[in-house]
Amino acid sequence: MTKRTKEILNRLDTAYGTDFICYLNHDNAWQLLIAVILSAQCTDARVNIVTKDLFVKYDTLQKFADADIAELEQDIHSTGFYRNKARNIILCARRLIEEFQGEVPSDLSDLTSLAGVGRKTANVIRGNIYNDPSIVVDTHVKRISKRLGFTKESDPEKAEYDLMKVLPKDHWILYNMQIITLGREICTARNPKCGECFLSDLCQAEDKKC
DNA sequence: AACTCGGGGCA
DNA sequence: TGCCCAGAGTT
Repeated sequence: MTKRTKEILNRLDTAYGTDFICYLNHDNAWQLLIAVILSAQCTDARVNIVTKDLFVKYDTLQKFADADIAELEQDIHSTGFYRNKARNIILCARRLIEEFQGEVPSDLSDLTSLAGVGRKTANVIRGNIYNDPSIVVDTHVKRISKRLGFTKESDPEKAEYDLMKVLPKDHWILYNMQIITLGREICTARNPKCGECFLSDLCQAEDKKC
């Protein structure tokens, strides 16, 4: 690890601490799974608004499996792509019950075989529920790993593997969450708050507006 | 690689 | 009112 990388990681720790942060509200694994499915192309803040009521109305996995699709579509409407998501959530709930004894699987290929669960969603589940070292590559991570020069590629898989090389393995998930926090709060896609950024002197972004 | 699947927030 | 934001699946 280069001295610069070490400095970046130290500052992330200083700024955000070593407490694990999950931005999606949930009480258990299946709730997190549904919350992450809803979070596709949608902000975590909005997902939390929707799931607050959703998990009261549908308080068991079975209720999602038995849900009326038109009604569920309305319940999750504001998260966008609601027809796909409602169908996927119902299919997911049924498969969890029928094939996984009502549990959320930990295996990556099992997870990505579920409707509406892609690589990002699967890695969120693995990191949050099973503490499996895997890098969540969402658009925050893609953007920041590029701005920090951890990857020059726009390919998400490339970003994931580049970050895996850069970040210490025993802190993958923690640094991953810290980077996502930086992306949400400071290093935003548009109009990043470079004046407030504790990494601005180490930033390699061509589009930075410091 | 390119397309489709919607809605919320903001200027 | 038009632009930007946020993943998964299919062809």
